[in-house]
Amino acid sequence: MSQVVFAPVARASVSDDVYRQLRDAIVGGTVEPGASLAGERVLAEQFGVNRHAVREAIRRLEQARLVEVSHGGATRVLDWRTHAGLELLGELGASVEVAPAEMIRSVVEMRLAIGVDAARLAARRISTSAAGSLAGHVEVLSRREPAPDLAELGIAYDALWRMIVAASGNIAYQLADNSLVEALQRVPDLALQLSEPEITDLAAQHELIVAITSHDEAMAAEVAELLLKRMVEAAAALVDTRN
Amino acid sequence: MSQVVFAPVARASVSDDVYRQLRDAIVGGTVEPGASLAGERVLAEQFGVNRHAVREAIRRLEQARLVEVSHGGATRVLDWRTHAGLELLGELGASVEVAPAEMIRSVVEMRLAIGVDAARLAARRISTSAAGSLAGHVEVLSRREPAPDLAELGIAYDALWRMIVAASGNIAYQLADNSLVEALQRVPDLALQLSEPEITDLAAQHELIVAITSHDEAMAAEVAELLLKRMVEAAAALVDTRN
DNA sequence: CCAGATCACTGGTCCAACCAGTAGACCAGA
DNA sequence: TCTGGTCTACTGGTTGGACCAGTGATCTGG
Repeated sequence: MSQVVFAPVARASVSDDVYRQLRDAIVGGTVEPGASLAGERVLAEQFGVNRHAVREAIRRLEQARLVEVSHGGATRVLDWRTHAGLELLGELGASVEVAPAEMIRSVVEMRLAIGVDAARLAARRISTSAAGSLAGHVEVLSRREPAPDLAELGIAYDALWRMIVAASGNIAYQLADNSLVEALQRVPDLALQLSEPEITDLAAQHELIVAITSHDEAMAAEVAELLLKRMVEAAAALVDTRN
Repeated sequence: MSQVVFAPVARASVSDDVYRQLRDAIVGGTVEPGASLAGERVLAEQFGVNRHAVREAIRRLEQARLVEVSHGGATRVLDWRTHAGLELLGELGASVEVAPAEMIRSVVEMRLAIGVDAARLAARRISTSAAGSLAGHVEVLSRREPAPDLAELGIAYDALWRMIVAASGNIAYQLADNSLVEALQRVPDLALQLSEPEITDLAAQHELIVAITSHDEAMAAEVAELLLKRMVEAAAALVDTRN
């Protein structure tokens, strides 16, 4: 009993629900890009909620670049493929349209591309203080008794990459990494399974840290690629088996 | 007179204004991550607006992962460096904290990393129909009389990359590209200036298209890197001169 | 045929009230 | 002493209804 993990009770507000339904309709293609959304008053009636709740939902859609609102005119649906930001990735899982396996592959491919360059840049730009805290990272983990389980290792591994990306001095990488990590966390089981090889390879992680702290750009990039490539291949295999 | 380009009149709504002020305070570090925002009623009074306007602004902040709202509890400020998505990049310019030059460098570095891989993937995965429309791209441009000006070339160049990224079959790249392009468009002059070398190099663009349509992954990646690297170097030089 | 007023729509803002969840203070009973 | 309940003063969530402010189609007079 004490081992059972309870999930937080999902408590969606009315405007959350409205947001999700509209988002799914847009991302799922039920409403075409360029089409006009019904008026707020009409939507409010259809959803059976107050107009204010609809407005809050539409504000979120606007922020996510899924719709374009114009005072006096209609609210038009945008083409999310050419307008939405990377954050939408995490929300894509709910509404189909893109197969889960392909979404995972996209994420890990991008993780590879960014990770390799971030590792190289980190090796080039890391400050001595940041290098110090990075150096202490794997040490702690590898000396732990009893040996940490996979979930714990996964968390530590994420933290490692967060440090590397932060050390790269590239704010775009950092923000993109946030979106990617979050997208992967939407499918925790699959993500953990696919990433097991790299998560448990503490030796490679150690090598990576050494390369970065010793400002060896080429080595950092090489080890990073070696590490991240595995998940890309695993995801590619996953896509193939499902086709 | 007919040459003068007028900018659209900025027409910020009340909740837009509230959003911007709160966002700038958070991104600018005026309010610390983990701190609580004042209550909606208090904020409404401080801003001199209705509570609904504040709520709509907070919804957008929540969507952008800048705050975390909990019913009954306080609205807490998140650390945008570890929570916000790539879309924030475009909004970062307004509030300082990150130097413009470094932001540009971040963007073009990421553009390079993603572009090279997207080109390679496009060469691997492009469909014959997509290859056809891609092939017709530069042709049109290089035969134009009179020669198109820089702005036009820039638009065509963006379109080219959009096609390539779409052809890569990687939805994450596509969404990330949206955010990057938008971020660059916030500083149109600087972006156009820095990207002039690659925009005007129609020969390289042609090579890239040929490589992709003929499924030559290595060549596609090579030409893409050659093309995109220039802007990274220009941006790096810009950062240096400003330090 | 066309400029210009009209008007029915759209979203934007406000007020005021009440519902719902939280968290700390407080007060039993074990 | 500690546990659990209850009370209470907050927090955000939701509602209704009114009115302001742009937009765009339509109608109208020249």
